[in-house]
Amino acid sequence: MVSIKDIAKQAGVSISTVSYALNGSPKVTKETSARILAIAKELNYIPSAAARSLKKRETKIIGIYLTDYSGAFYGQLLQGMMETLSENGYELIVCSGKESHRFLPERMIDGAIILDATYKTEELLSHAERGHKLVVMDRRMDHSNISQVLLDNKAGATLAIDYLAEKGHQKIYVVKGPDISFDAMQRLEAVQKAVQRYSQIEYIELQGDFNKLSGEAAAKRVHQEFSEPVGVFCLNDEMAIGMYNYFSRTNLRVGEDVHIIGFDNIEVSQYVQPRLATINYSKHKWGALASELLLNLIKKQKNEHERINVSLIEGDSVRNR
Amino acid sequence: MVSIKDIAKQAGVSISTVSYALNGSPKVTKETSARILAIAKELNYIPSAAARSLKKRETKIIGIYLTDYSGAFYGQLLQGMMETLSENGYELIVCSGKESHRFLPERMIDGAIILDATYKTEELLSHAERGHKLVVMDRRMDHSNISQVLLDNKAGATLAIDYLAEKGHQKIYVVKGPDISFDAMQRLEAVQKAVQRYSQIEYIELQGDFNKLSGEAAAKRVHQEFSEPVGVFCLNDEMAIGMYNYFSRTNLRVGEDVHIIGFDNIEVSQYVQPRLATINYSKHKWGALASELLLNLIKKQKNEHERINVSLIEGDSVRNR
DNA sequence: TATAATAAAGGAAACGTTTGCAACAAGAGA
DNA sequence: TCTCTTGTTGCAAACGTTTCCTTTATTATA
Repeated sequence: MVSIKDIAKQAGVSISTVSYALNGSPKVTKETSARILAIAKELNYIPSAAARSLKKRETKIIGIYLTDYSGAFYGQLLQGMMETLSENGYELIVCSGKESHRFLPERMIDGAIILDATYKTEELLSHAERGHKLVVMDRRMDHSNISQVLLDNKAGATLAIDYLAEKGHQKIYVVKGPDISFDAMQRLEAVQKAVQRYSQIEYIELQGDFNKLSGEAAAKRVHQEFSEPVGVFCLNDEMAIGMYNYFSRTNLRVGEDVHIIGFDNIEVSQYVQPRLATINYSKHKWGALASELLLNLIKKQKNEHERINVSLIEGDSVRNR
Repeated sequence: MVSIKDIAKQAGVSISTVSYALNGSPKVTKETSARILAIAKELNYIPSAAARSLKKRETKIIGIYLTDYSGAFYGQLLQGMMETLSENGYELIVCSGKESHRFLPERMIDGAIILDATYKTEELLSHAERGHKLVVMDRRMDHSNISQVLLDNKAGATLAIDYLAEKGHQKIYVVKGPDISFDAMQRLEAVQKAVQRYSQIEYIELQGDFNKLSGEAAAKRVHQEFSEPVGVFCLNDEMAIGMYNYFSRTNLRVGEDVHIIGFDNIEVSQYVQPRLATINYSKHKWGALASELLLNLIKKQKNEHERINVSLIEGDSVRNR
């Protein structure tokens, strides 16, 4: 492997001069610099990232921690992150695998964005304590080395309940998410508050884990207890789609017997029949903002707390009772 | 930052002994080793990935190059890769950003899986020439440092045309993919061969780039030229969904006037109405196999060529003429 | 002309590991 | 008692950079 040492020898200069030249430092004259660069190109020189990051203590890479890749959901999110980071000379890597939590402490990445409920909060805190920079998207944390950008789950959940109520639904099921999920808990809390405002509403909670299968299971419960048209708020679209799957095999019709609204507005939601009513927000913006905050944290040592707005998307999955 | 040097000082041994102990070498006695490990833990020692990889010339990380993250498509693929790699002590990172192509030459990753048509073949070849290990999923390459695992596009495209023909369609549109895509070209080639077997078939090619919008554009063409029921083979599902979007705004009905079959069996395809007929294959297996071949390449220096089987999924988007 | 200031280049340490080799002690065999 | 193993530990070089500090050469100033 050709190193700056080889270039130095070839050019008849010292390795420090080569290093300066390669980094475009004004300390070395135009001519020497040009000569060195030419030789570097000729020798097919490729810098060693390991050596550089060992010395400079930075990698210009930031990591995003996700629970799972699935769902078209993440595509836009990552796209948003990438753009912001790329513009600032950073690369984005998606961290997966059971050992990837070591990326941050072992300094393979300069910072991390967390969207992975399984990552322990204490562990994140200890990273921050050690001086690492983080942005959390899936929990609330207050630390000078941590910024956060969260969805406005409360507003979203309230919109959903209001929508069902407005359409005249008085019996409302809520399919919950996993306890470990901050978003799920926030949404649930808001739901509980919202239904209290409607004295006539009968409100029932059903188990759920944000996956399709649990949506199907919840649908089964609803089916068994069915006597009159009901409203259902699935705390995410994934489970709502699971419900569609179930009801397509029964005599109950979505939008007639069972009125469903979801949360997230994932891609499939606009293609199912009838179109799923849901709560929307810009995944792209969410990702971009998270990256921006991380860069601010790294460059300006400034931590911030931001919120992503949500809005209601109407759909024929919820009609008047 | 605490290094093995600090541990050595604290333990009163040399740094080499610490290194051996940390790596579980049998060269150091159980007692010394235990003492060293205890001190390491106490000092909160964290190894430096940069230093290690500088010395060992390996990172235990492999990279996957994707064109874009979008599409639930990639979720399963990555899942398959992760599992195989994780089991073997490797981490997977998804390489994105305009500078990520440097990951391989600068030795940030030990090998790469390529599924990115924009990556130049010559560049890949030069990597291989330098001794880097690759697996390509999106082109054909023959080199001792490159393995390949491709979809059986020919079989898939043939199945699709046969299906349309079998259902009695005599006028068949094919919505092409981008020229840069190996899969698109292989599928198209197979289509051209397949239609020759049916003398009565009138066959028309339409432009496409694998994205929804181009599917919509193609649908518009079909609409304008419409006089009798036609068959359409979209070279991927994404474009087929684009066609659905377009036709939902017209008086033409999918599965009645326009009979569509796609390729890939992405998630939405099973939710659109009517269900999209398509060509299926296991994304999980594709990813897992690619990883396996890469590991073989790294460990046993053995390059292989594999193929992923495809199958037809029937759907009401194609009915008898 | 002597001196100071400026510009260009080189020397060498440091970043944190790994690893071949040398050193040393202790016990075994002769 | 002497040499030979065997087992345990230490020394030091190397991996490829960056960067602080000198040294040397050049030009400007008094």
